[in-house]
Amino acid sequence: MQSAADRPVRRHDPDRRTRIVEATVDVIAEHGVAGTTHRLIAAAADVPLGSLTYHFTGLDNLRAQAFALHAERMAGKYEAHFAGVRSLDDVVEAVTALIHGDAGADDRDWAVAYELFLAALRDPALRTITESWMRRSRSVLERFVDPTTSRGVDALIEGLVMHKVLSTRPISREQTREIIARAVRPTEEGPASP
Amino acid sequence: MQSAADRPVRRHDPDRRTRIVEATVDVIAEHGVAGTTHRLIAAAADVPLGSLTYHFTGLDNLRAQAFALHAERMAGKYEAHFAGVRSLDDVVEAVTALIHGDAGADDRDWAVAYELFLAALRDPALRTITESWMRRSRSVLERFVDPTTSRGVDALIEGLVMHKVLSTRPISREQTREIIARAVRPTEEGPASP
Amino acid sequence: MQSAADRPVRRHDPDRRTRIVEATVDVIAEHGVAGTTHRLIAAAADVPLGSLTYHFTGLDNLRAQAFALHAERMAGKYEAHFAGVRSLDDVVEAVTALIHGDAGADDRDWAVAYELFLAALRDPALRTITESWMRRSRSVLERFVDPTTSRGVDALIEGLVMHKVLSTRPISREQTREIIARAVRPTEEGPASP
Amino acid sequence: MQSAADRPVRRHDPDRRTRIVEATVDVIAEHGVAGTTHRLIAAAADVPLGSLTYHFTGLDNLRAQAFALHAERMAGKYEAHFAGVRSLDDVVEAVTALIHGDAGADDRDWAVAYELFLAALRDPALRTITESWMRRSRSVLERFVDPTTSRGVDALIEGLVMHKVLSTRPISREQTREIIARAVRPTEEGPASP
DNA sequence: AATGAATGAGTATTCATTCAT
DNA sequence: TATGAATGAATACTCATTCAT
Repeated sequence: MQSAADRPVRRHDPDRRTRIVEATVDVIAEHGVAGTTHRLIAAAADVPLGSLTYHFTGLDNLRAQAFALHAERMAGKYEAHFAGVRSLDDVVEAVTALIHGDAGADDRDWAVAYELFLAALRDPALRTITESWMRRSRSVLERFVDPTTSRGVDALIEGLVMHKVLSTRPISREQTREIIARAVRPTEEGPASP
Repeated sequence: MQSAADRPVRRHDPDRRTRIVEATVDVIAEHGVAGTTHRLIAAAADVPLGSLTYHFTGLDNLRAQAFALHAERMAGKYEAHFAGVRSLDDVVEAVTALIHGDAGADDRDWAVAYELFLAALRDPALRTITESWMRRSRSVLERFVDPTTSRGVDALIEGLVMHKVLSTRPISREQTREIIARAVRPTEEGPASP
Repeated sequence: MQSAADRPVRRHDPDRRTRIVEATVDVIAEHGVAGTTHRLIAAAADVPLGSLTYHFTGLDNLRAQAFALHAERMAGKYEAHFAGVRSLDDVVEAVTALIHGDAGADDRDWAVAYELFLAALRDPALRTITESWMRRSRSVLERFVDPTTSRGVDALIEGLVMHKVLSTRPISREQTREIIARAVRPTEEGPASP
Repeated sequence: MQSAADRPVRRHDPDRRTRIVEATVDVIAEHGVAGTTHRLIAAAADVPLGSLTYHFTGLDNLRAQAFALHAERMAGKYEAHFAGVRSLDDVVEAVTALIHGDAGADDRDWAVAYELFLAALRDPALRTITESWMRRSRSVLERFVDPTTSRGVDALIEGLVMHKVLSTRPISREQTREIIARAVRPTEEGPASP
C-alpha cells in the first residue's frame, strides 16, 4: 500500500529529523497547511509513517518546526540579498528585485510565508517565529532608512508580493520600482538614514 | 451538538440560503478555512446538516459564495468609508483609520480576507473575487491619486494590516499616518535620490 | 439547483405516469439498479422531484413497474420477431439474429434484462415478471420445437448474449448459428416439432 | 452494531487482509453488490471500519479483489469437478451435476457470479476477471469437445443455472441432462435440417 | 530504537422520503 | 392536485495517533 516495501531499510540515518522538517516545508508549499498530513510528509521525506510520531510529538509540533526553518531561511536570504547594498538607490533596486522574485525567494516560498502568517493569526505560539523574522527584516532596512520608513517598506513588500502572486496579469517592474522609490526616498522633515 | 435536537422543525424558512452563507463567513472567521466543516456551519446557521448540501453543491461552492459575500461587503465598506473624502489629507486620514479598524472592518474581517487571499493562491477560481475586490479598491483611490500611487497605497494597506494583526505589541497610529502620508503625497522630484 | 426553474409549468400532463416509468427504464439502462435514484429519474422524465412519490409509493414500486414494462416490451419484440418464422431453419436464423442484436433488442435492452434477473434473484416479488416473460418466450419456441428443446434454446440465448456483451473480442455469428442449429435440430429419438 | 464494542483489540492479525476479502464475498452473496457497504463487510470480517480503507484503496478495489477470489475459486471447483471425466457421457453427467449444485457451487456461489457478470457489464476493469474465468472453463471443456461445442455448453450452463435459480418451480434434472446431451453429442450431419 | 498495522473519531456527501405550501 | 424545500440516516473515506512487534 505504501512505498515502504520499495524503500531499502535505512539503519543509520542521522539527519532524518532534518529531512522530515524539510519535507514538511515542501508539503506545505504544495498542499497548504490544510492539506499537510503525516502520510504526505512521510512520502515526501521517504521515511516510514511511524518515524514522524517517533521524532515529533505531533503534527502541530512538526509544522511549527517547518515554519521556523522556512522563516530562518527567508530571513537569511533577505540579509544576504542586502549584503552589497550601499546607497538608497541600491535599496530601491534590491527591494524591487526581492518582490519580483530575483532574490532567491520564489512564489512557492512566499506561499509558505503566507501560510505561516495565517497560521500565526490563529496560533499565537507561531508569533515568535513571525516576530523574529520581521525583526530581522527591519534590522536590515534600518541600516539604510529610519524605523518608520523601514516599517512602511516592509509592509509594502508583503502587500506587493501578495498582489503580484494573486494577480492574473503581470505586474510592471517599473511601477514597482517607482512605488518603492517613493517609500524609501528621504523626506523633507529629515534624512531617512539614521 | 445539542441545538439539532432542540431546534423546532422549520419547514418554511425563505432566506435560509443567505443565512447559511453568512454563517459560513462567521465560521471561517473563527476557525479558518481549514477548520470550516459542514457541521460547524450547520450549527452556526441553526439548520440541519442535510440542508447545506441541498442548497449548495458542496463545501467548495459554499466557501466560494461566503468569500464573495465577504469581499462584496468589504469593498462596500471601503467605498462608503471614502464617500466624504475630498482632499489628500482626507485620504491619509481615511486610510489610517481603515488600518486601525475605524472603518467598519475589524480584525475578524481582515482574518477572513487573508483566508481568501491564501485560498485564492491555490484555487484560481477564487481569483475573480479577489480581482474584482482589488479593482474596486483601486477605483476608489484613483479618484484622488495616480494609478501607481494607488497600487502602492493598496499594497501598503494590506501589508500594514497584516503586520498589525500579527504584532504582539500595539502599533503607533501616528507612525501609520506618516507612512501613508509619504505614499500619498504628490511627488515632483522623481524617484529616489539623484 | 434543479432544472425545475427552466421547465415550464405543465398543468395538464395526462401520461406523466407512463413517462416516468419509461424514464426509469432509461436510467436503469444507463446507471444500473444501484445507480437509479429519484433525482436521476425526475431529471430524465423532466418532472419535479415530488412528482415521483406522488404517483408511486416508493422507489421499489417504480422500479418494479419499470421492469414490468421492459419485460413486456422484450417479450413483444420476441413474439414479433418470430411472427414470420415457418421452418426450423427459420428458427435457427431468428434466434441467431436475436443474439446478435438484429431483433430490436440491443445491448442496452439486455443490460436492463440482466438487471431484472439479478434483482429478481433477491426480490421474489419480481419473479412474477421474469416468469411471465420466460413463459411467453417458451410459448413462441414451442410452436416449433418440443419443450425440452425450447428450454435449452431459451437458456442458450441468455447465456450466449451474456457472453457476447461481456466479451472484449467480437463473437462469430457463424459459430453462434452452428450452436443454435445443434440445439434446435431434431434428434434421432423423435421429431423436435410437437 | 454490537460486535465492535465486544471485540477485543486485535493488534496482531496477520491474515486480516484475506479475511476481509472473504467476508466481502459473503456480503455480496447475501446483500448483492448494491447492498455491499464498508459497515457490513467490517461486521462480517469482525474488524473495525478503518481497517478496510487501510488495507484497500476503496470499496471498488475491495469488490474487485473479492470478485477475483470468487472467480478463481469457481474456476478451481470447475476444473476439479472435471478431473475424473473421461468419456462424453461423463461430460454430460458432470455438467448436469454442475447445474444442479452437486459440484461444490451452490445458488449462493452462482448469485455472486451473476453479480460479477452484471458489474463487469458496467465496469470494463472487471472484464479481465470474467474473461480469465471463461477461458479456464473453455479450456476444461475443450479437452473433450471442439471449441464451438465448448462455447455452446458454457453458455448453456450459464443460462440454465440462471433459469434454475430464478424459477419458482423445481427443474427436472432429467431434462437438464437431455439438453446437455444434445449439445455435447458429436454431430456429423452439419447444421439443422437440410 | 524503529516501524507499520491498527483504530475510531471525524469528514463530505447522497438520497429516499416527508410535508407545508 | 402538485411541488420542491427540508430532513436525517446512511454512505465512503481520511487521518492523527497508538502500540505490539
